[in-house]
Formats: sequence, structure tokens, C-alpha cells
Amino acid sequence: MAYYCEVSFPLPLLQTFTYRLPESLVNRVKVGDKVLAPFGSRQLAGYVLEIKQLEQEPAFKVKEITDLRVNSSSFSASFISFIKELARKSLVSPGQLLDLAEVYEDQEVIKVMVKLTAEGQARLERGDIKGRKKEILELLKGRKLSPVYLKRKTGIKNINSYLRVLKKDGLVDIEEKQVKKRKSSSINQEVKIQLQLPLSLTEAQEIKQIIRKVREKVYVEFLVAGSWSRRARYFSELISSLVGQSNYILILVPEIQRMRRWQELVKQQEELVIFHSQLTPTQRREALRRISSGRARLILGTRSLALMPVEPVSLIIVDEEQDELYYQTEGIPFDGKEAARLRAKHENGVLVLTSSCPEISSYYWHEKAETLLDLGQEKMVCDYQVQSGEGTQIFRSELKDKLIDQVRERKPVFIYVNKKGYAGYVQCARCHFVPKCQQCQIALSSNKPGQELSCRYCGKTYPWPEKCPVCGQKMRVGRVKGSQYFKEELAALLPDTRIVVLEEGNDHPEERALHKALSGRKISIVVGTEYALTRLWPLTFSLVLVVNPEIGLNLPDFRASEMVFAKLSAVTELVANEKGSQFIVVTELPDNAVLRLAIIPDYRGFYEREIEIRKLLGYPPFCPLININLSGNSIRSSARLSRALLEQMQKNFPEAEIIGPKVARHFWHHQRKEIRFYLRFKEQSRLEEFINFLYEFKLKYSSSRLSLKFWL
DNA sequence: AGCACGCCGACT
DNA sequence: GTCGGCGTGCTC
Repeated sequence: MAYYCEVSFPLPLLQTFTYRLPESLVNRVKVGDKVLAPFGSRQLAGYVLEIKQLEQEPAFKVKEITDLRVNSSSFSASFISFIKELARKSLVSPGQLLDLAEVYEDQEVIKVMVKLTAEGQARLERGDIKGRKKEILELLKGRKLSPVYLKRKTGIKNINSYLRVLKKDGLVDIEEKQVKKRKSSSINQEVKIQLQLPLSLTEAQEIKQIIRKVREKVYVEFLVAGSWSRRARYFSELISSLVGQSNYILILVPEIQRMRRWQELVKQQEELVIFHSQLTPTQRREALRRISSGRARLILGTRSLALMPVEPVSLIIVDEEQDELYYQTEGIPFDGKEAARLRAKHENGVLVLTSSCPEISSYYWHEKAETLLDLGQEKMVCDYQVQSGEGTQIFRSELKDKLIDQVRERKPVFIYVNKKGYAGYVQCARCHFVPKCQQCQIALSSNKPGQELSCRYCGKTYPWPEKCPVCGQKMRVGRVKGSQYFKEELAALLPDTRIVVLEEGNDHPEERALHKALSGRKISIVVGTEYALTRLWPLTFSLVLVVNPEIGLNLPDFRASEMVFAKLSAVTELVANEKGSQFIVVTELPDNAVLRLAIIPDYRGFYEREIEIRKLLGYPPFCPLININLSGNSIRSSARLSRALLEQMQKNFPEAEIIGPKVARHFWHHQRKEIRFYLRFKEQSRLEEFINFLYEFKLKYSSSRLSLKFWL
């Protein structure tokens, strides 16, 4: 009887491949090892997921493992079983996840450069090369280029097959170099705030309960809700009573900026390690040395921290658990929260979800299971008011006076705007026609009246329409104004004041410089989008204005209210909570309950209202909802695939209600289109079966890019 | 993903 | 009749 093993490669292939283990390796290779194996015409490194003995060779021809490769991450068998389950639930390749988990390897990127040989040069000058080959060689004249650059420049899709032929003919040289690629860290390290408020009796008891569960080594999940300052003091207490033992504690945050506030609450700084993708190689090595030596057992990081191969992990904390960034992230599509949950299950650890605005479903299920601790919110003592109307209100009457007064008193102002750029769109004053991008079918945005319009997704520009193409009337800028509009209007209203716009992709002062300038009163006004919220923390303002937060309430998403509530209540954290500070919301929907509750903020009130709506409309937590995204090279092939999928779903799961499909844009790659649909089930009973069905479907159509996200 | 294979139009 | 551009399908 010979030994065989199942190998998964870091390729987008769900299936594993069977190899025979040669005599020399039988006693050396174990589950979790990295091996080199022949795969088609190449040699690839993959991960061993299983080792087995077989009576006879399988029906297909089996190749032999070439060699064992040393991977210092050394995945244990239990870690592999965790990865296998996560991969199956996420519809991704186990090999890709393991590749991500392999943190100890200095992540080496092979940099490929192509250059012209002497012969290539000569042949090119003789002029006996034509077509695309000539095009490539011309570009390479006198310089080295990467295949990616050549691909972009020439538009040739299969650039590699061209390069291979050119290399075979001796016209180009392809050199490969191992490069260590790391960006520099941008995280502000110096935050120190002391919060020393005593814990309440229930809080202290709750902490004891979690500590007991951690010690008993049983998997349980808790949800800790409440304002950050209350949670901070709670977790500071919890962490310091658990740290210093031989177990690891992982703290997950949705984005790097969010780490700062956890950094400051850890009392035993020497136990804390920060681990994320933007560390320099030196910082990274140092962090790993401290982790593996056991000197530091408290690790703070983003989503992929759930895959950190350290053991045993006794506690995982997921901060801002409602944040979409846990699943809408570049790279391999997996849900960070789900990964943390599975990890905790596999290691018999405790999972603590926490947020100031938990997902409605999380709150519901935890309240039902009596694993919820709601620490509540601070009472806001500032003056707040809701003003009816559009954003331009802030330049009129009393709001204008308030703004001017504030600036005159040299107190900084924060203005929260929902939109980047100048204004949302351009509109005909009479027939309300809105020009759209021919390619993307979204409203074109304007950076300035009279100047050209551009598409936020594809970047294509269009001339300013002098007249409405439908009715001939003059066009004007739409009512929804963006950050740049406010900046310009404010600059006109208050000359000689410094105004900063904090939004994604915009040039603004370095964080440290910004904080310094604000506390030193050098900057008077900050106009910011959602992007600004995490970056301004822990600064507070005595005047905060919110402009049209109702945008987003009408998004076709069952979580629209939840997300608007979360964002708006996050703004309240920037209001200095003292007498005399002001929080002003200008909105078209002054009576909207979601907005009203968000500014207090009253999460519990919002929850009670929202849960009724969910019940009425049949959304999670009452009916599980699954979102499926299909994307591919061409919309045509994705459409074909979606038809096949829909047909099979209807046949196998007639009880599921299918919402969609509709063509949408990729959240990350706006240029890429995808087919998106939702599936609503009446109950959870067949959910697992459904995920298995999707897995089999993807296995069959292996070229498809299919991802899913489920809400229970 | 990345590679080989094989089909079809363009050009000696 | 050959070359090369591009789509299709397979990888234990």
C-alpha cells in the first residue's frame, strides 16, 4: 500500500490534487506542510491537506511529490481543519488562504523584467519583425519593462505567451528577481489617554464570566455593545486580567486607522504587537519575533489576523463588528468575522464581537442567547438641533452666524459631508433630466459648474451640457452638494481661514501634522467624508455640522438604515461632549426617525424600531439572506453562468425567493461589472445544504468568479 | 492562474 | 501552404 496526499495550490481552484508520496518523503511529510509538485507543465508549491494510504492507484494518473519545502509557519493539523472549513464556506481555495496565512515567510514578490537581446535589437533594425511582436520590441528599445506594463501599454491580453515565444527565438531576455515588497507604516503611534473610571457591578461580573469561559476552554460568543469610552474601560480591564498567560489574544479591527484607539487602552504595552500589511520588513520581523518567542501574546490587526498561525488562541475580539470592510476587501473574498468565529470554534476559544452600533442581527441573536452586554451610551450634554432644508442652509441666516462666530473665537469646526467632489450631478431645471455616463449608466458628477463632467466609475469625461438635450432648458448643478463645493463656499464666506478637506484620494496634511494644526488652532474648518471619522479621532469639536445625512437611506439595501445610523452616530463621537458645544444636522428629512435616533445617539431605540421593520419585511434576522456575486472577464459569460445558476437554484431550492439578478459594479474595482442577486430563505434549515450546492457549482464551473455573503 | 492545444484568418 | 492571434479547457 502506497501513501498519497491531497494538495491544494495557491490558485483560484477549489479542488485538491492527489499525489503519491515517494518512499523518501513518507516519514517526513505531514499535514500542513508545503510541498513542491508537478502541475501541468510546471512545478508548483502547494499545501498538504491530507495524507492517506490507498489499496490501489486512483483511476486518474497520479504524479509524485517532488520535494518537501520548508515553511517556517508550520501549520498544525487543527489549523488546517480550520482553513478547510473557512475555505469551503467562503468558496475559496484552501491554498490561497494558507498562502495568506504564511506570515513568517518574508513575503517575496518575484519581479519579472523583460529586456531586448542584441539579436532582438538587430532583427528589429533589419525590420523583419512585424505586428504585435514588433510593437513589443519597439517598447523595449533601450529599457527594461515589466510584463504588466507591456500588457497595459499594448493591450495584449496574453502577453506572457508572446514573451515566451520571443524568448524562445532569442529576441528578449526575461530576468526574475526576488524583491521584498513592503509599504511604510502610516500609523500614528503616540496616543495616550487615561480612562480610569470604575466598572459597574454588572460589568465586573460580565468580565468574570468571559474570563471563566476563556479558562474553561469552551467556545462561546459574546456581544459587547455601547459607546467607545465605556467599552474601552471594559476591555482594558478584561485584557489586563487575561494577558500574560500562555494563550494568544487576537484583536481584529476593520481598518488600520482603527488600531490607534486599542493601542492606548492596553496597559501592558510590552505584551502588545501590531501586525498589518503596511509594516516595513524590519518592523514585521521584529513583530513576528516577539510573537513567536511568546514575549507578546496580544496581537492587534485587520481581517487576515484571523489567519495568524499561532496557538493556542483563547480570545478573539472583533471590533466594529458591523463594518462592511470585514468582507468588502481587496484580495481573496472571505468574511473576517466569520473567519474569527470559525477560528474560535476550532481552538475552543472565546469570540467577543463589539461595536457601538452592532448589526441588528447580531444584537438580536445575542440578546436571545443571553450573551449580550449593552454598556449603553453617554448622555450627550451638547446642544443639538435638526434643521430642515438642503445643505446650502449652512451659509444662510443663523447657521452662518454660528459658523462665523466659531471661527472668530478660533475654535475648529467640523463639517460632515456625504459626498466627495463638488456636487453629485447636473440636472435640467425644468424636466429634471440628469446626464449619465454612456458606459456605466450612472449620473455624471460635476467638479465645477461650466466645466466638464466626469464619471466617478470609469473616469470618462463629457463636455458641460449648455442646454438640456431633452427640453432645451439651461442645466444646473443638482441639489446634493459635495465636499469641494462646501470648501469653496466657505472660503468665499470666510477668507483668511484655513480649510482642509479630508476625503479619500485627496491631498491633505499628514495625520500628525493635521492633529497638531487643529489643536494649535492653525486650521479653522475641516470638511470631511466618512474617511475623516477614523482619522480625526480622538480630537473633538465644539461645533459639528452634518449636511444631508439622509442620502443613503434610500439605497436598495436592507441594511441602508443600519449603515446610515452607524455613520451618523459615529459623527457624534467627534462632538466635544460638554455644555456649549453644538451638533447641528441639516437634512431634507428632519422628522426621519433613523436620523433623530442617530444624533442622540440611541442605539437601543433604533434597534427596537428597526427590528419591527425587519420582521414586517422578512429580512434578517427573521429570514436569512444570501448575496451572490458573479463576475468574469466578460459580462456575456457571466450572464450565461448566472442563467445556469438560477435554473439550478430554482430546481434544487424552490423555497428560496430570488431577488434580482441585476448588473452592478464591483465595490472595489468600479470598472468591473458583476451580476448580483439576493436569495431569501424562510428558515435556516437548508442553508448549509445551499452552501454545499454553491460549492459544487463553482467546482464544476471553475473559471467563474463567484462569491457569497450571508446574513442570518 | 497559467499553460498547451487547436482553430481560423492573413500573408509569403 | 505557413504563421500568429485568440478562445477553450485542463491541471492529480
